[in-house]
Amino acid sequence: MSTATLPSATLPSDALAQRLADSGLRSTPQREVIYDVLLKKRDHPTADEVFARVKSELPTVSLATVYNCLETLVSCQLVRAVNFERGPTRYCPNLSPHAHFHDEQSGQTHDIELPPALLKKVHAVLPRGYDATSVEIIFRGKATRSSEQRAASSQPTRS
Amino acid sequence: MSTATLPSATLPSDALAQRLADSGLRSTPQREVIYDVLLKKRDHPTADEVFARVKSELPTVSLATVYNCLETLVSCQLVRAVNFERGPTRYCPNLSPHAHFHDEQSGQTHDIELPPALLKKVHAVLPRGYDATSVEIIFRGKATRSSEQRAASSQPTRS
DNA sequence: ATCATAGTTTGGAATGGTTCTAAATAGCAC
DNA sequence: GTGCTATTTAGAACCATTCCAAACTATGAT
Repeated sequence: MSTATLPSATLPSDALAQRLADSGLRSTPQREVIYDVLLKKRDHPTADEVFARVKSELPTVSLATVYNCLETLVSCQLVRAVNFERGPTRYCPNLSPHAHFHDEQSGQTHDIELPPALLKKVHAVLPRGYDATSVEIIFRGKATRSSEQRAASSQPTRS
Repeated sequence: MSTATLPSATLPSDALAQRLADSGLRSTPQREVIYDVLLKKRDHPTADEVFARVKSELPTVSLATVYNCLETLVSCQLVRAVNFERGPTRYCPNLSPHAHFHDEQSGQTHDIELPPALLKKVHAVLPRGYDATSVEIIFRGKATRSSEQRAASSQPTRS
């Protein structure tokens, strides 16, 4: 029903409901809110951070549910899980091929767009016999101008 | 002193003693055995696996020591720590720039040599303001011919 | 050699992120 | 509505890792 056959991949909730349905899963308030939270602030939050953000909307949500839902979203291909070193897993709703830059000063994570051509070259280093389904590229270092400054251009002193 | 000014970077124990000394650290039996264990079987073992291998030589070693020593080796730049997803950290004495291929069938990890030219291209995707000190490239997929077959039929493991 | 001192190792306790479990709840098909 | 299955929940369990305080070891000064 509703928007019918439109390829409405841009409407968060619909996209979610769609993808869930495709996997034979239900759309639930928890899943929707968690996905919205990821879309709203794309700062690669941890499960704990998502938990905190979701609680204001869904006060009785449990941490287990947050883990469950995030895992569900990952398995539906709506969200990517990223791991840095030993730190907690972070979640990111950016689906286009991208690398991650981990700023060691601020702890922040930035998406770095990856041109298809480069991706292809990267894959090309694999010898025969290696069949990769995915690549993860993680930079570590410092961002001399953080993405906030970049975006807002007038940030007061970072802690 | 002793072997004097020879750049004997190829002799495991000496290289170790040297690097440790450079950092003002002592060469200990535990550190030597642990480093040897990493050099002997380059299958990216976890701390637990290293622990098991070291025990046969140094039966009273403790797991904490294994963690300590591995961390020491990493900080001396003799060993690289690699993380896959949420799994335990794995250790690798291959210092040349390389990516990792994580075989999801066997759970094995293979080193993939990275040509400097590619590395440069990868770094080049970083916008101004991003200053990376390291890149980690991790492939995931299946290796149709395992590294054993590969190694048995060609290259010995040592660089 | 002897002692002091700093570097190391050790076992066990503690931590932190994540997963598991069993029971409660909610949504859909009939 | 009734029954069935998916989902959520709270809390326990888990596992890799780190922390801690005590025992040990090497080295340098005497």
